[in-house]
Amino acid sequence: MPADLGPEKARKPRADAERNRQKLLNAARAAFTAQGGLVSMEEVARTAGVGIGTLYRHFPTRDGLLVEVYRGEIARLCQEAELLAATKTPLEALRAWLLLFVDHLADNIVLGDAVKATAGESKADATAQLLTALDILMDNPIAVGAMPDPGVESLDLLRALYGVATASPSSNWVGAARRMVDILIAGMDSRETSPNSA
Amino acid sequence: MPADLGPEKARKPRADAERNRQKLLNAARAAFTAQGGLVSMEEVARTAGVGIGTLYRHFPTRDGLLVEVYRGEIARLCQEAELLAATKTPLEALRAWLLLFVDHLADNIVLGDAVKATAGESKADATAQLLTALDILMDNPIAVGAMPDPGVESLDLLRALYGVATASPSSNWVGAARRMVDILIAGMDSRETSPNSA
DNA sequence: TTGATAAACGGAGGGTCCCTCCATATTTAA
DNA sequence: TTAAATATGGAGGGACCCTCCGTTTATCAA
Repeated sequence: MPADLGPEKARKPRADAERNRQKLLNAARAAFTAQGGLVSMEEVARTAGVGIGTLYRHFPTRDGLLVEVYRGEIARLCQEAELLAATKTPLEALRAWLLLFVDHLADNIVLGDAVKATAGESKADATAQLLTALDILMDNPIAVGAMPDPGVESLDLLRALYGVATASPSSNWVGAARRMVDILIAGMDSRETSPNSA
Repeated sequence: MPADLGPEKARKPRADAERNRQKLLNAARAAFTAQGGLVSMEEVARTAGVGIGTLYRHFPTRDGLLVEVYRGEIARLCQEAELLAATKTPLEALRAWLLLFVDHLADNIVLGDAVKATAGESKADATAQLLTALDILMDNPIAVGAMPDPGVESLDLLRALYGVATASPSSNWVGAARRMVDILIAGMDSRETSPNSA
């Protein structure tokens, strides 16, 4: 009697279901990162090689599918944060990760745009995960005295970079975003008290 | 054959056409600022009290209408920039205008989101206008030596603020955006050379 | 191996929205 | 007042969203 919540006579989940779910996720990731929120569900289903009905059973809402793809990307970023926190000095880790975040945006602009338009709770979960990872990176330099408390929420740093990244895909925004990382770090590092923080 | 460009026998534009155009713009502004890009064209036409065909003659594409509303808002911001440049010291004018920009975002989040998803050339025009106004505000403090050249494009400042503003409508982002203005100003004001600007 | 049955599949179809087209109505100019 | 130019509005073709349900397939018990 292995389980207390025991689905006493639970069947094993069907293999084809899980297979199709993966095919759908892969097709969706490709489509969303390439075209953003514009892709039709029909096209995702066709690319995945399943019927539209199958798509909707696995992901009842369009946003659900979008967020699921998004969560995968976030998980990757969180792992990278842990790695950096373990291998670099606090301030360097923060800066390195912000630069990584810029690179990540470069691969996922349209996906991010599409996700931003959704309002699901799973999205909030994923974002919270990201925030937790970043908080560690920000708290460390403050704790060891490498940086004063800047008075902004950590997530706002990401939002600032996100804004730089998304506003104009045509120009060389990656360079601008990298310089912005340094401006932010320098601005946070500055000990001058500014009027708004009063 | 009097004129090459000559509208020798041009009729006076019809009064009802201009009237309907205004009604459409007003209805569109109200709808877009309230609901963003989700509004249906049918609803805009209905609110304006005209037929759907009339809407499409005046604004052949959905984006055209969106951008037209956007241009009105931009024009207002540009006027404010001129006023500030004329009445404040350079660095103060820059800071004050950035704070104004944050307020502007507070009133137009969804509109901005919708506009960002478009790619028209009129949108580029309007954005260029805004950029010109901001460039003056940024060049002034540099010219008088109140601030070193920060090495970022002026528009990137707006993008950074935009990112902070749009990412999470529920929390108190206005405060965060205002603090971000000071971080940016402090960061640009810092004379330390950072690795990425090399 | 072979049924029985729970679970998954796929696509037809109802509803909404986008935009075009053109017969009708209104405005301007003679 | 009348003719020509211009504007109006809504029916309708096409795309897409999502639901529903008859058919197919995988699992499990005998």
